[in-house]
Amino acid sequence: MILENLVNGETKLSKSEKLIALEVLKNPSKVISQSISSLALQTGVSLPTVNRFCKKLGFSGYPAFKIQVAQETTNTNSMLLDRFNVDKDTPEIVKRVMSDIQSTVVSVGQNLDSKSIDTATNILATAKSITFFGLGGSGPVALDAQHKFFRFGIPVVAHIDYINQRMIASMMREDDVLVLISFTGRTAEIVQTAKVAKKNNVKTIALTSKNSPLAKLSDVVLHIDAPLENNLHIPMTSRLAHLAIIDILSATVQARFGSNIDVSRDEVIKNIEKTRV
Amino acid sequence: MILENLVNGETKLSKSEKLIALEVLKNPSKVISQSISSLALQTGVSLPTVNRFCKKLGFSGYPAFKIQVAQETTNTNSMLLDRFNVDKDTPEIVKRVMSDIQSTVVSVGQNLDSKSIDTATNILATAKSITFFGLGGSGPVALDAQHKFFRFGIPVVAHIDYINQRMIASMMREDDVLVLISFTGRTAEIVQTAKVAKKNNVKTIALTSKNSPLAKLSDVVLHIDAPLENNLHIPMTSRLAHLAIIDILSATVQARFGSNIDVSRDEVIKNIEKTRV
DNA sequence: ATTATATTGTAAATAAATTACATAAAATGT
DNA sequence: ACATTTTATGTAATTTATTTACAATATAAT
Repeated sequence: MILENLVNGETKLSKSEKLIALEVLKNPSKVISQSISSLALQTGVSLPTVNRFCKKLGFSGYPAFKIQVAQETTNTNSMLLDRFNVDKDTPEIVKRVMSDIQSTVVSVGQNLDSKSIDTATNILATAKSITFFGLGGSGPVALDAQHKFFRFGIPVVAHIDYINQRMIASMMREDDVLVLISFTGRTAEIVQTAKVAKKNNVKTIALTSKNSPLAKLSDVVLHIDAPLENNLHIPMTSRLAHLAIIDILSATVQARFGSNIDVSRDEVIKNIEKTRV
Repeated sequence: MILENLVNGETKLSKSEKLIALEVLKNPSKVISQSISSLALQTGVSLPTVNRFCKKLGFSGYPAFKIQVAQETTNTNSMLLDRFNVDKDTPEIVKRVMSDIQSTVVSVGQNLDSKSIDTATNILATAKSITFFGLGGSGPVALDAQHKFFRFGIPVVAHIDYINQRMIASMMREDDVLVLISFTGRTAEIVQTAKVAKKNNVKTIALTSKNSPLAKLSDVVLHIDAPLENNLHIPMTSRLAHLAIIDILSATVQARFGSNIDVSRDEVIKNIEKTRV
């Protein structure tokens, strides 16, 4: 199941190889009628890179890869087949946005470093308290995270205001965990806050871009770089990528805790249910 | 359905061509990994004969023929995702979450009613002011929406607090637009607020589930139902679906405005840039 | 800053597919 | 039955596609 593999990032791929994977997932039905040179051209990588990509995935070469894709692209099954196939009269813009979202999600799967996820999960699962910081567009992400981590029974807060963030950061201790969310990782305020946290030996996890000032200040960095550049609206899709990471983290933390949080989670759910019409 | 065609003899074939057809039907799965010369040799006919055979059947050449055979020769071992295999292993969880997110996004693309999107876009593009309401998990979604619609130069606010929501709703007028976000559409507070808005003839757009009380009270409903039931963590993915819709709406509204918002948008971006490290 | 390692690309070689042309076989008309 | 046309098939040349070998570049580690 090669397409599944590519979506989940089971095989570790290099930068250009990820571009190829993205292109293949975008329209597998097109790839199967394309020559290796045509695909290379369209992807913007060299011809042998595509060939190596195929071999890395365990095929004898490009034609064999194509055959496999063809077999998985049979009209019947395959939610993967027409992933961009929206309604016929749906405007182009909607399609384009959907396509951008799609490739963002795929690229998150491709680029996420499972070691970092593992480390982050450990830190979060053993935390006395968890705090999420985000400014501007990352504010909603922080709040979403708060909402998701609520059920674990650990004190969780999100702050989206700079002044509050600095105050809180200066009061945090070694067994507190701070998650900093910033796409660029270069917003002056959040970097400043990270420095304060570092001084207090607070464990910090950053959802930001690689090699940014914020990344360098943080204990664990969860970054999502590569093919986002292709997208028309980076700020939108980057937020989505961060949300996906939050989703993943909350799932891994839940797994680490085992089933014993289910009780408190159900408790929360019941409380919410009460206010239903 | 080329194999069927060959079995039924729909296309009239010459002697050597019948030999080829026989060979293909004998073991199609072998053919798909064979070169044209190899197949010719095995069949006992010349190479161009095979090529002509493919063209007669309506293909551009041998490779195209092979692809078609491959698609009809899908391995029976179906691509069922063992999503019920609850493993504590991190990569497994990541894969599962990615899968869920992926299918959510796909289902949004498939279920979105383009007419509703169109109506919603018109309403939003001609609004004097836009307000987003969301409670609980939908709060971050509302804030995200505020952030995205900010650039259009129209007054935009998000409220995630019930008291504020009711106050604001009671003060809104006919040319104001209210966007209500709630997955279930059954949260008592948001339904109550929708009633207040309706009394004031406020135009309302709902991001909620079909046929819910909230949906019935709203002018336009953008719903995302279908295959979410399969997901392990509905609340997570539903939020993502709503965010995707927000993304789409902001893109369609931008398109409606044309390029004239780019100025104010750039203004905003410049202001943000100032605070970079 | 330097070395080692990995990644990617350029160009040559190999393999595959197609086309052009020639020959042979069958079909049709005289 | 023979000549002629039509159709089918094969050989060889051409074109196209794929792979391999090697060099350059970029990345990471020391």
